[in-house]
Amino acid sequence: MSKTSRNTIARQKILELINSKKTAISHSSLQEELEGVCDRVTTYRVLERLVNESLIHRIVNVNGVVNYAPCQTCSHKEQHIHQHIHFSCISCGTIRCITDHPIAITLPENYSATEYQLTIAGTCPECL
Amino acid sequence: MSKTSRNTIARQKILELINSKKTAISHSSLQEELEGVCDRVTTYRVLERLVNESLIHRIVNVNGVVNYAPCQTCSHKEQHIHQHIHFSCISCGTIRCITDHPIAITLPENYSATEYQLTIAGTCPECL
DNA sequence: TTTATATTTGCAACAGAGTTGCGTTATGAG
DNA sequence: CTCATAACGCAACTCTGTTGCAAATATAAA
Repeated sequence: MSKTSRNTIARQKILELINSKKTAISHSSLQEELEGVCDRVTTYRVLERLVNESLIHRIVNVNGVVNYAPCQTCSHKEQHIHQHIHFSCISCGTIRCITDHPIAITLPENYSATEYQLTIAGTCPECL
Repeated sequence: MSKTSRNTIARQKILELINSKKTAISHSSLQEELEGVCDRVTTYRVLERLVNESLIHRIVNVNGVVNYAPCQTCSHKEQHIHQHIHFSCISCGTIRCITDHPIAITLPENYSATEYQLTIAGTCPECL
């Protein structure tokens, strides 16, 4: 039996903020926008919880910076594997999920995949 | 005109070490194996140089940790885009380039790609 | 509504990765 | 061999993320 997740103010605001964005957001940007709602450590812990509950997902950018985006297309019950592309614009800095585009990736024999990080950097349509 | 790159002892040893590995290696592991050859800052700077010269490439793991691997299949002259999968084994910790396997990724209209980070975590054949 | 308890929080301190400035060393072109 | 400058070592710093612990609080049960 897993422990119950409590609906605290910090949790509400953080989830609200992430869901209100069209693009992914980093911990530090999030912290700025929270403006004293909670400590930065709390933000880290809330983000961890939300990821575990499959309400948001982590995106590791090409430079290694972690960003967070809401889960839209994925089922929140089962495996929860994010097999879609993340596009990181080097001009405007935004990171966007490309969920409506097909990708075909197959691994060689006897490789078993549990997590995908498919990030592509370049220039987005707005900046081209 | 670009400035000339000098063939220093640190550079030699670092490139040698990376080329001798079948799997990617992190800065810290590299530093351990160098055993006093050079300062850790120098290692960072040499790695940056080698990446710019397209002799090695950076792999960002699913957890955000940066690793380095030799460039094999890519031409060292032109664009130097690494459009291949990196597999990170959650059991033995090794990171390997899957260069001999086809992948099909297309972006939507008006997206221009300059850098790929396609990392998949899971269990490798040796650990399965 | 009140109480009990386990979750969550804030704070302080820490750990690891990576960067910068600067004075010194040493590579390699002439 | 000489010399300009690339590369180095060291110290100090920034940024991201983590941990331990006591205090606060959300939620389920009384």
